[in-house]
Amino acid sequence: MATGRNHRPATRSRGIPEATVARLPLYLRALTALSERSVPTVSSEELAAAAGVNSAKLRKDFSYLGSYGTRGVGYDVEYLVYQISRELGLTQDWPVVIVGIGNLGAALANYGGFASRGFRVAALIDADPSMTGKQVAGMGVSHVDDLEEIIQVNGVSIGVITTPGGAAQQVCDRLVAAGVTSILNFAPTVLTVPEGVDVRKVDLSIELQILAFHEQRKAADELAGNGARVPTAARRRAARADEGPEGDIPAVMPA
Amino acid sequence: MATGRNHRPATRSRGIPEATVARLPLYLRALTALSERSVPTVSSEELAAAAGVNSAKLRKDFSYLGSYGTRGVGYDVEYLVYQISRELGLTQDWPVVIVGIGNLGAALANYGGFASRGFRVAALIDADPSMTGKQVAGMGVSHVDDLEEIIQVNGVSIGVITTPGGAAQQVCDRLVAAGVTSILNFAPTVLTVPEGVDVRKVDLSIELQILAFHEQRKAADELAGNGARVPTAARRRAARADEGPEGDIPAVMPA
DNA sequence: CAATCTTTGTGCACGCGTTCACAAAGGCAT
DNA sequence: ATGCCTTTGTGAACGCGTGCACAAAGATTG
Ligand SMILES: NC(=O)c1ccc[n+]([C@@H]2O[C@H](COP(=O)([O-])OP(=O)(O)OC[C@H]3O[C@@H](n4cnc5c(N)ncnc54)[C@H](O)[C@@H]3O)[C@@H](O)[C@H]2O)c1
Ligand SMILES: NC(=O)c1ccc[n+]([C@@H]2O[C@H](COP(=O)([O-])OP(=O)(O)OC[C@H]3O[C@@H](n4cnc5c(N)ncnc54)[C@H](O)[C@@H]3O)[C@@H](O)[C@H]2O)c1
Repeated sequence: MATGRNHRPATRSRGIPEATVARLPLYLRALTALSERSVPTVSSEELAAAAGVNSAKLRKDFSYLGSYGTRGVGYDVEYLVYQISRELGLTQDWPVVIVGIGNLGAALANYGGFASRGFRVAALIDADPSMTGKQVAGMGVSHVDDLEEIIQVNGVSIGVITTPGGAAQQVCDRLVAAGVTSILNFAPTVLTVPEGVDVRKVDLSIELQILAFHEQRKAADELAGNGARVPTAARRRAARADEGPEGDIPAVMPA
Repeated sequence: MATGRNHRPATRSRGIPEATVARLPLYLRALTALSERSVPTVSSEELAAAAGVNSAKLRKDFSYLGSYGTRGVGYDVEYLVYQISRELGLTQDWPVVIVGIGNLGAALANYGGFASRGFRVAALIDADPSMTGKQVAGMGVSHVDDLEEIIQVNGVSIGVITTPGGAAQQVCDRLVAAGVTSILNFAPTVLTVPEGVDVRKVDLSIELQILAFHEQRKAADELAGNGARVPTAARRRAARADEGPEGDIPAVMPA
């Protein structure tokens, strides 16, 4: 997903399917909420509803971790929180660095959701000399010249890239050379990394374009006569479009 | 996706597989770069490399759009840019609203990548009265009381939610009631929406947890004796962990 | 015009992920 | 202790997505 799905060639890691791994954080979030309300046990049906998934899927997912449920009762919330946390590696502390402290990088630095799951921002790094030493989210910004040393000293294995697209590959190379083996990339760039390094990408622009595709299809459906299922603010916009995007004949031919 | 994948029950929209739709923006980005360099044609092999995918996959993806290539030559870049843009609905203008102008919402408002693909920020909306009227990214912040009117007047069909998790469902409900039919959700909340409304989610925390899982697995592999494939800054951290996470016997039993 | 070379478009097989449906397991009431 | 009721854990079937491999198509060269 972001989704980002472009990494390891689906090597089942210790038998846990990639799709399951991607859902574990979802379950963990729902379970944490239950735990805070002191709910002792939960059935697969309830938990699945809270996480927004099918209950059979949830049970199968948990079956990869082992048999942690009790038939007729459900799952012990606290125990499951612990098991999933352990499986995801959240029982240990993960120092991360953020490279590129602009709009997005600063927002991420201010984000509380980091620390709440064992991710600690070890450093904020930027190439702009005028940024060096500035305080962002209560932390001084380091210069990119010190990148390697910061990685080494803090034992950082996860890097977040929020530089402009043009600098992303270069920053990525330096991170990897310094020892980072997992990268979360927000820049609109396809990163090339050596084997053994994981990259996940988050691309807002892609998400919007996917939404636009479905939006257009819905608008076309409405025009085609299928009654609207939902009141739509954009209906007038769709009606205004004279040439539907459903045209069978391309409007332009290749040069 | 961020790969959010939790929406429509895989209803093939006009015969184009969901996985293909998710890749079209990737191709479009690569093609746009080629177009700016005035490259006239490109082979599936070259384009696939630029987009970071398998060339057979790319050709199959394009085959869903029609036969736009020329055997022995490749694809006409300009023509393909147009066809994919049309398919994704980017030939029209999509007004969007951002609700929740905090750290992240402000960063998104400042993001140039919006406008470059036909997405226009129609309004910034926040519940905090002290935000109302303030300038963010050269645009005045509107109060959430005016949400419905803004949606109606601008014909907005896409909404971006960057409020705290607790407010997300409520904001979502108002957006949908006002006519929004596509939502991009950054809050760590499972949104419930009526049929016909698309939701995609971007969750930084989930992405990091997935990376942590693989990171832990890599560390465990190294300890198990498989020689390190990549120099790793976190190696000393892994070595420091006395009790490996590979333990067969759970350390804690349910209460 | 014919031979050759390049590259597309796709048939096919395989594997992963999802979902149904149900037997087995365990709690609980009587 | 026995029977009932709830819920798990999983076998099996199915559908989607991926990638190989190749025939067909068209450009290009002589
Ligand atoms: N702002 C958003 O909402 C948003 C959304 C999605 C994606 N993105 C992407 O995220 C990235 C950052 O966006 P932004 O709006 O924060 O941009 P920005 O220009 O505000 O910030 C970029 C920062 O990176 C720093 N930088 C540049 N080159 C560097 C290098 N080689 N090493 C270290 N730091 C370097 C710059 O000094 C700057 O501070 C861009 O690639 C953008 O496309 C942004
Ligand atoms: N900051 C990040 O980098 C980041 C990363 C990932 C996810 N998130 C998520 O994005 C959301 C926003 O994060 P943030 O750091 O920008 O938080 P923030 O507190 O800085 O901003 C939230 C904004 O939403 C506004 N708001 C609250 N209730 C509202 C309502 N009912 N209607 C309209 N506006 C309302 C607040 O006034 C505030 O301005 C959170 O859910 C967070 O978990 C943030």
